[in-house]
Amino acid sequence: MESSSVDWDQISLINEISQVRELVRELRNHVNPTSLNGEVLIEKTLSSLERALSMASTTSRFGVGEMAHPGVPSMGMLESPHSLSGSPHSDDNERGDESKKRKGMLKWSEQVNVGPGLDGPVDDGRSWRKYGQKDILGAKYPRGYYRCTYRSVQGCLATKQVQRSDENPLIFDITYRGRHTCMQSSHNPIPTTPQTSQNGEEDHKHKDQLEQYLKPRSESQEILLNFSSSGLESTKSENFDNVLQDPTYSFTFPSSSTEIHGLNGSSTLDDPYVVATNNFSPTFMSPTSASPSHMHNNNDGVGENFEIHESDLDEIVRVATSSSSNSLVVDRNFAFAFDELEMDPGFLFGNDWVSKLRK
DNA sequence: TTGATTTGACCTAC
DNA sequence: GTAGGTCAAATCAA
Repeated sequence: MESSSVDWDQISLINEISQVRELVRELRNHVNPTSLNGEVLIEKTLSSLERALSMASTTSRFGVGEMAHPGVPSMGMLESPHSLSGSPHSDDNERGDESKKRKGMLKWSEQVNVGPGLDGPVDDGRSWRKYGQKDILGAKYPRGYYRCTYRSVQGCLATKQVQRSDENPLIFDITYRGRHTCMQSSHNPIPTTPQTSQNGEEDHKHKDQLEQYLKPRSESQEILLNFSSSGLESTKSENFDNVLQDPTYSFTFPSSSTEIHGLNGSSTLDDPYVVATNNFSPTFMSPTSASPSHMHNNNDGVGENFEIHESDLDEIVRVATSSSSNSLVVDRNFAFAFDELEMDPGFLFGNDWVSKLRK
Protein backbone atom coordinates (compact mmCIF):
# COMPACT_ATOMS: atom_id res chain seq x y z
CA MET A 1 0.00 0.00 0.00
CA GLU A 2 2.31 2.63 1.20
CA SER A 3 5.27 0.97 -0.34
CA SER A 4 3.69 1.20 -3.73
CA SER A 5 3.36 4.90 -3.24
CA VAL A 6 6.96 5.16 -2.31
CA ASP A 7 7.97 3.11 -5.31
CA TRP A 8 5.99 5.33 -7.50
CA ASP A 9 7.71 8.32 -6.06
CA GLN A 10 11.05 6.75 -6.51
CA ILE A 11 10.23 6.10 -10.09
CA SER A 12 9.24 9.67 -10.49
CA LEU A 13 12.37 10.77 -8.76
CA ILE A 14 14.53 8.75 -11.06
CA ASN A 15 12.51 9.88 -13.96
CA GLU A 16 12.94 13.52 -13.11
CA ILE A 17 16.62 13.22 -12.49
CA SER A 18 16.99 11.51 -15.79
CA GLN A 19 15.18 14.29 -17.49
CA VAL A 20 17.43 16.83 -15.91
CA ARG A 21 20.41 14.81 -16.98
CA GLU A 22 19.18 14.87 -20.53
CA LEU A 23 18.61 18.56 -20.32
CA VAL A 24 22.08 19.10 -19.05
CA ARG A 25 23.45 17.05 -21.88
CA GLU A 26 21.44 19.18 -24.18
CA LEU A 27 22.80 22.18 -22.44
CA ARG A 28 26.30 21.00 -23.07
CA ASN A 29 25.71 21.40 -26.75
CA HIS A 30 24.85 25.00 -26.23
CA VAL A 31 27.55 26.04 -23.91
CA ASN A 32 29.91 28.54 -25.30
CA PRO A 33 32.66 26.33 -26.69
CA THR A 34 35.25 28.81 -25.61
CA SER A 35 34.18 28.45 -22.05
CA LEU A 36 36.23 25.73 -20.55
CA ASN A 37 34.68 26.39 -17.22
CA GLY A 38 31.30 25.87 -18.70
CA GLU A 39 32.31 22.50 -20.01
CA VAL A 40 33.76 21.53 -16.70
CA LEU A 41 30.63 22.61 -14.95
CA ILE A 42 28.51 20.59 -17.27
CA GLU A 43 30.61 17.55 -16.62
CA LYS A 44 30.39 18.09 -12.92
CA THR A 45 26.69 18.49 -13.18
CA LEU A 46 26.34 15.31 -15.12
CA SER A 47 28.52 13.54 -12.66
CA SER A 48 26.40 14.79 -9.82
CA LEU A 49 23.27 13.74 -11.58
CA GLU A 50 24.67 10.32 -12.20
CA ARG A 51 25.34 9.94 -8.54
CA ALA A 52 21.90 11.19 -7.74
CA LEU A 53 20.44 8.66 -10.09
CA SER A 54 22.53 5.99 -8.55
CA MET A 55 21.41 6.93 -5.09
CA ALA A 56 17.83 7.07 -6.13
CA SER A 57 17.93 3.79 -7.94
CA THR A 58 19.55 1.98 -5.06
CA THR A 59 16.63 2.80 -2.89
CA SER A 60 14.21 1.76 -5.50
CA ARG A 61 13.49 -1.71 -6.61
CA PHE A 62 13.36 -0.31 -10.07
CA GLY A 63 16.54 0.22 -11.91
CA VAL A 64 17.23 3.37 -13.75
CA GLY A 65 16.51 1.63 -16.96
CA GLU A 66 13.18 0.51 -15.66
CA MET A 67 11.91 3.84 -14.69
CA ALA A 68 8.71 5.26 -15.82
CA HIS A 69 8.45 6.80 -19.17
CA PRO A 70 9.37 10.42 -19.40
CA GLY A 71 5.88 11.22 -20.34
CA VAL A 72 4.47 9.91 -17.16
CA PRO A 73 2.99 12.75 -15.23
CA SER A 74 4.84 13.62 -12.14
CA MET A 75 3.41 12.57 -8.88
CA GLY A 76 3.31 16.09 -7.74
CA MET A 77 0.61 16.72 -10.19
CA LEU A 78 -1.25 13.63 -9.36
CA GLU A 79 -0.83 13.27 -5.74
CA SER A 80 -3.68 13.87 -3.47
CA PRO A 81 -3.83 14.41 0.23
CA HIS A 82 -4.84 10.85 0.48
CA SER A 83 -1.80 9.64 -1.26
CA LEU A 84 0.25 11.77 0.99
CA SER A 85 -1.29 10.46 4.09
CA GLY A 86 -1.06 6.92 2.95
CA SER A 87 -4.09 6.26 5.02
CA PRO A 88 -6.46 3.80 3.50
CA HIS A 89 -9.37 4.85 5.57
CA SER A 90 -9.89 8.47 5.02
CA ASP A 91 -13.57 8.45 4.59
CA ASP A 92 -14.19 10.41 7.70
CA ASN A 93 -14.61 14.09 7.82
CA GLU A 94 -12.05 16.54 6.69
CA ARG A 95 -10.79 17.16 10.13
CA GLY A 96 -9.99 13.55 10.70
CA ASP A 97 -8.42 13.42 7.32
CA GLU A 98 -6.26 16.36 8.16
CA SER A 99 -4.97 14.77 11.26
CA LYS A 100 -4.07 11.62 9.46
CA LYS A 101 -2.20 13.61 6.95
CA ARG A 102 -0.11 15.12 9.63
CA LYS A 103 1.85 12.02 10.19
CA GLY A 104 3.04 11.32 6.74
CA MET A 105 3.06 14.75 5.32
CA LEU A 106 6.21 16.08 3.90
CA LYS A 107 7.97 18.25 6.40
CA TRP A 108 11.11 20.25 6.45
CA SER A 109 12.41 23.03 8.54
CA GLU A 110 14.68 25.93 8.38
CA GLN A 111 15.95 28.57 10.70
CA VAL A 112 15.74 32.18 9.87
CA ASN A 113 17.59 34.84 11.66
CA VAL A 114 15.70 38.07 11.74
CA GLY A 115 17.36 41.30 12.36
CA PRO A 116 16.79 43.24 15.54
CA GLY A 117 13.53 45.04 15.46
CA LEU A 118 11.75 42.48 13.45
CA ASP A 119 8.85 40.79 15.10
CA GLY A 120 8.72 37.84 12.86
CA PRO A 121 10.62 35.89 10.32
CA VAL A 122 11.07 37.32 6.92
CA ASP A 123 8.61 36.67 4.25
CA ASP A 124 9.20 33.47 2.42
CA GLY A 125 7.34 34.61 -0.60
CA ARG A 126 4.21 32.75 0.14
CA SER A 127 0.97 34.04 1.43
CA TRP A 128 0.06 32.60 4.78
CA ARG A 129 -2.84 32.99 7.09
CA LYS A 130 -2.40 32.38 10.74
CA TYR A 131 -4.89 29.95 12.13
CA GLY A 132 -3.58 29.22 15.53
CA GLN A 133 -1.01 29.69 18.17
CA LYS A 134 0.04 27.32 20.85
CA ASP A 135 2.31 27.32 23.83
CA ILE A 136 4.75 24.52 23.43
CA LEU A 137 5.98 22.58 26.35
CA GLY A 138 9.48 23.58 27.25
CA ALA A 139 9.56 26.42 24.81
CA LYS A 140 9.70 29.99 25.86
CA TYR A 141 7.76 31.24 22.95
CA PRO A 142 4.49 30.08 21.46
CA ARG A 143 4.33 28.42 18.12
CA GLY A 144 2.35 30.03 15.40
CA TYR A 145 0.42 27.98 12.92
CA TYR A 146 -0.05 29.22 9.41
CA ARG A 147 -1.75 27.81 6.41
CA CYS A 148 -1.77 28.88 2.85
CA THR A 149 -4.08 31.79 2.24
CA TYR A 150 -5.43 29.99 -0.79
CA ARG A 151 -6.34 26.89 1.08
CA SER A 152 -10.04 27.51 0.77
CA VAL A 153 -9.87 28.80 -2.75
CA GLN A 154 -7.44 26.42 -4.31
CA GLY A 155 -7.29 23.70 -1.76
CA CYS A 156 -3.66 24.30 -1.08
CA LEU A 157 -2.72 22.28 1.97
CA ALA A 158 0.62 23.81 2.69
CA THR A 159 1.13 24.87 6.25
CA LYS A 160 3.97 26.16 8.26
CA GLN A 161 4.81 26.55 11.88
CA VAL A 162 6.82 29.41 13.17
CA GLN A 163 8.49 29.33 16.50
CA ARG A 164 11.00 31.64 17.98
CA SER A 165 14.12 29.97 19.16
CA ASP A 166 14.66 29.75 22.86
CA GLU A 167 18.34 30.31 22.62
CA ASN A 168 18.25 33.15 20.23
CA PRO A 169 15.03 35.12 19.95
CA LEU A 170 16.25 36.48 16.68
CA ILE A 171 16.11 33.07 15.18
CA PHE A 172 12.85 31.57 14.06
CA ASP A 173 12.42 27.93 13.46
CA ILE A 174 10.09 27.50 10.58
CA THR A 175 8.65 24.15 9.77
CA TYR A 176 6.88 23.70 6.49
CA ARG A 177 4.43 20.97 5.91
CA GLY A 178 2.93 19.92 2.69
CA ARG A 179 3.50 21.44 -0.62
CA HIS A 180 1.86 24.34 -2.25
CA THR A 181 -0.56 23.43 -4.93
CA CYS A 182 -1.86 26.89 -5.31
CA MET A 183 -0.87 29.41 -7.89
CA GLN A 184 0.10 32.27 -5.73
CA SER A 185 2.09 34.00 -8.36
CA SER A 186 -1.02 35.12 -10.10
CA HIS A 187 -2.88 35.97 -6.97
CA ASN A 188 -0.28 37.18 -4.69
CA PRO A 189 0.77 40.64 -5.57
CA ILE A 190 3.57 40.70 -3.15
CA PRO A 191 4.88 44.17 -3.44
CA THR A 192 8.29 44.54 -4.80
CA THR A 193 9.86 45.95 -1.77
CA PRO A 194 10.44 49.58 -2.24
CA GLN A 195 14.01 50.56 -1.95
CA THR A 196 12.98 53.66 -0.15
CA SER A 197 11.35 52.03 2.78
CA GLN A 198 14.43 51.40 4.73
CA ASN A 199 13.29 53.03 7.91
CA GLY A 200 9.75 54.09 7.74
CA GLU A 201 8.37 50.69 7.17
CA GLU A 202 9.66 49.43 10.42
CA ASP A 203 7.32 51.68 12.23
CA HIS A 204 4.43 49.65 11.05
CA LYS A 205 3.05 47.36 13.64
CA HIS A 206 1.14 45.10 11.37
CA LYS A 207 1.73 41.68 12.59
CA ASP A 208 1.06 40.03 9.33
CA GLN A 209 2.89 39.28 6.22
CA LEU A 210 2.19 42.62 4.80
CA GLU A 211 4.65 43.93 7.27
CA GLN A 212 7.10 41.32 6.26
CA TYR A 213 6.60 42.08 2.65
CA LEU A 214 7.30 45.68 3.33
CA LYS A 215 10.33 45.13 5.42
CA PRO A 216 13.38 46.83 4.13
CA ARG A 217 14.65 44.96 1.23
CA SER A 218 18.20 45.13 2.33
CA GLU A 219 17.37 43.52 5.56
CA SER A 220 15.30 40.70 4.28
CA GLN A 221 17.63 40.07 1.47
CA GLU A 222 20.52 40.10 3.80
CA ILE A 223 18.88 37.46 5.82
CA LEU A 224 18.29 35.40 2.79
CA LEU A 225 21.72 35.92 1.45
CA ASN A 226 23.34 35.09 4.67
CA PHE A 227 22.03 31.66 4.32
CA SER A 228 24.39 31.00 1.56
CA SER A 229 27.36 32.30 3.35
CA SER A 230 27.10 31.81 7.02
CA GLY A 231 24.81 28.98 7.75
CA LEU A 232 23.96 30.72 10.94
CA GLU A 233 22.10 33.77 9.91
CA SER A 234 19.61 31.91 7.91
CA THR A 235 20.03 28.27 7.98
CA LYS A 236 18.50 25.76 5.75
CA SER A 237 18.74 22.96 8.14
CA GLU A 238 18.69 20.28 5.61
CA ASN A 239 20.59 17.14 5.13
CA PHE A 240 21.58 17.72 1.63
CA ASP A 241 21.74 14.09 0.82
CA ASN A 242 18.12 13.93 1.57
CA VAL A 243 17.37 16.70 -0.75
CA LEU A 244 17.00 14.03 -3.30
CA GLN A 245 14.08 12.86 -1.33
CA ASP A 246 12.78 16.26 -0.78
CA PRO A 247 11.31 17.53 -3.95
CA THR A 248 9.89 20.61 -2.61
CA TYR A 249 12.45 23.21 -2.98
CA SER A 250 11.36 25.24 -5.84
CA PHE A 251 13.60 27.17 -8.01
CA THR A 252 12.67 30.74 -8.11
CA PHE A 253 14.30 33.92 -9.03
CA PRO A 254 12.35 36.69 -7.51
CA SER A 255 13.06 40.08 -8.77
CA SER A 256 12.60 41.17 -5.24
CA SER A 257 11.21 39.15 -2.45
CA THR A 258 8.38 38.23 -4.71
CA GLU A 259 8.05 34.60 -5.35
CA ILE A 260 7.45 33.76 -8.89
CA HIS A 261 6.93 30.12 -9.06
CA GLY A 262 3.85 28.06 -9.35
CA LEU A 263 3.43 29.13 -12.86
CA ASN A 264 1.70 26.44 -14.64
CA GLY A 265 -1.68 25.25 -13.77
CA SER A 266 -0.49 22.10 -12.21
CA SER A 267 2.17 23.59 -10.17
CA THR A 268 3.73 21.43 -7.62
CA LEU A 269 6.26 23.94 -6.71
CA ASP A 270 6.90 24.68 -3.17
CA ASP A 271 8.06 27.30 -0.97
CA PRO A 272 11.11 26.67 0.95
CA TYR A 273 13.68 28.87 -0.36
CA VAL A 274 17.22 28.34 -0.95
CA VAL A 275 18.45 31.72 -1.57
CA ALA A 276 21.29 32.58 -3.73
CA THR A 277 23.18 35.72 -3.97
CA ASN A 278 22.53 38.87 -5.79
CA ASN A 279 24.40 37.75 -8.79
CA PHE A 280 23.75 34.09 -8.97
CA SER A 281 27.09 33.93 -7.43
CA PRO A 282 29.35 31.01 -6.93
CA THR A 283 28.84 31.37 -3.25
CA PHE A 284 25.50 29.78 -3.37
CA MET A 285 26.49 27.07 -5.65
CA SER A 286 29.64 26.21 -3.92
CA PRO A 287 29.87 23.03 -1.97
CA THR A 288 30.62 24.97 1.11
CA SER A 289 27.57 27.10 1.02
CA ALA A 290 25.25 24.32 0.14
CA SER A 291 26.93 21.88 2.34
CA PRO A 292 25.12 19.44 4.51
CA SER A 293 26.19 21.35 7.51
CA HIS A 294 23.89 24.08 6.44
CA MET A 295 21.06 22.02 5.36
CA HIS A 296 19.11 19.28 6.79
CA ASN A 297 15.98 17.69 5.75
CA ASN A 298 13.26 16.71 8.06
CA ASN A 299 11.49 14.99 5.34
CA ASP A 300 9.69 12.30 7.12
CA GLY A 301 7.07 12.19 4.52
CA VAL A 302 6.18 9.58 2.05
CA GLY A 303 4.69 9.88 -1.30
CA GLU A 304 6.76 12.82 -2.25
CA ASN A 305 8.71 12.84 -5.40
CA PHE A 306 11.58 14.81 -6.51
CA GLU A 307 10.71 17.00 -9.35
CA ILE A 308 12.24 19.57 -11.51
CA HIS A 309 9.48 20.89 -13.58
CA GLU A 310 9.67 22.80 -16.73
CA SER A 311 8.03 25.58 -14.89
CA ASP A 312 10.97 25.63 -12.56
CA LEU A 313 13.39 25.78 -15.35
CA ASP A 314 11.27 28.26 -17.11
CA GLU A 315 11.52 30.50 -14.17
CA ILE A 316 15.20 29.97 -13.90
CA VAL A 317 15.56 30.96 -17.45
CA ARG A 318 13.14 33.76 -17.38
CA VAL A 319 14.68 35.53 -14.50
CA ALA A 320 18.18 34.66 -15.37
CA THR A 321 17.74 36.16 -18.73
CA SER A 322 15.82 39.16 -17.60
CA SER A 323 17.74 40.16 -14.59
CA SER A 324 21.16 39.62 -13.31
CA SER A 325 21.08 41.94 -10.41
CA ASN A 326 18.42 40.63 -8.18
CA SER A 327 18.53 38.07 -5.53
CA LEU A 328 17.80 34.56 -6.42
CA VAL A 329 15.66 32.15 -4.64
CA VAL A 330 16.72 28.82 -5.85
CA ASP A 331 14.89 25.64 -5.69
CA ARG A 332 16.66 22.83 -4.02
CA ASN A 333 15.48 20.77 -6.88
CA PHE A 334 17.87 22.61 -8.97
CA ALA A 335 20.34 23.34 -6.29
CA PHE A 336 20.96 19.73 -5.67
CA ALA A 337 21.93 19.21 -9.21
CA PHE A 338 24.49 21.90 -8.93
CA ASP A 339 25.40 21.43 -5.39
CA GLU A 340 28.89 20.48 -6.16
CA LEU A 341 29.39 23.07 -8.73
CA GLU A 342 31.07 26.31 -8.46
CA MET A 343 29.04 28.37 -10.76
CA ASP A 344 31.28 30.30 -12.97
CA PRO A 345 30.01 33.80 -13.38
CA GLY A 346 31.19 33.56 -16.90
CA PHE A 347 29.10 30.55 -17.52
CA LEU A 348 26.28 31.63 -19.66
CA PHE A 349 23.19 29.90 -20.76
CA GLY A 350 22.77 30.31 -24.42
CA ASN A 351 19.49 31.60 -25.62
CA ASP A 352 19.24 28.56 -27.73
CA TRP A 353 19.11 26.38 -24.72
CA VAL A 354 16.80 28.73 -23.07
CA SER A 355 14.33 28.50 -25.84
CA LYS A 356 14.64 24.76 -25.82
CA LEU A 357 13.79 24.62 -22.19
CA ARG A 358 10.78 26.74 -22.72
CA LYS A 359 9.38 24.69 -25.49
C1' DT B 1 -18.10 45.16 5.21
C1' DT B 2 -14.59 42.12 4.59
C1' DG B 3 -10.64 39.74 5.64
C1' DA B 4 -7.16 38.56 9.10
C1' DT B 5 -5.91 37.44 13.84
C1' DT B 6 -6.77 35.76 18.47
C1' DT B 7 -7.94 32.32 21.56
C1' DG B 8 -10.40 28.70 23.92
C1' DA B 9 -12.13 24.23 22.85
C1' DC B 10 -11.77 20.08 20.61
C1' DC B 11 -9.44 16.19 18.33
C1' DT B 12 -5.65 13.08 17.36
C1' DA B 13 -1.16 10.99 17.83
C1' DC B 14 2.01 9.30 20.84
C1' DG C 1 -3.07 11.21 29.87
C1' DT C 2 -0.59 14.75 27.63
C1' DA C 3 1.10 17.66 24.05
C1' DG C 4 0.60 19.19 19.57
C1' DG C 5 -2.37 20.60 15.86
C1' DT C 6 -6.70 22.44 14.13
C1' DC C 7 -11.25 24.52 14.31
C1' DA C 8 -14.27 28.20 14.69
C1' DA C 9 -16.43 32.01 17.14
C1' DA C 10 -15.11 36.41 18.70
C1' DT C 11 -12.50 40.29 17.89
C1' DC C 12 -9.77 43.56 15.40
C1' DA C 13 -8.23 46.36 11.58
C1' DA C 14 -8.44 48.48 7.12
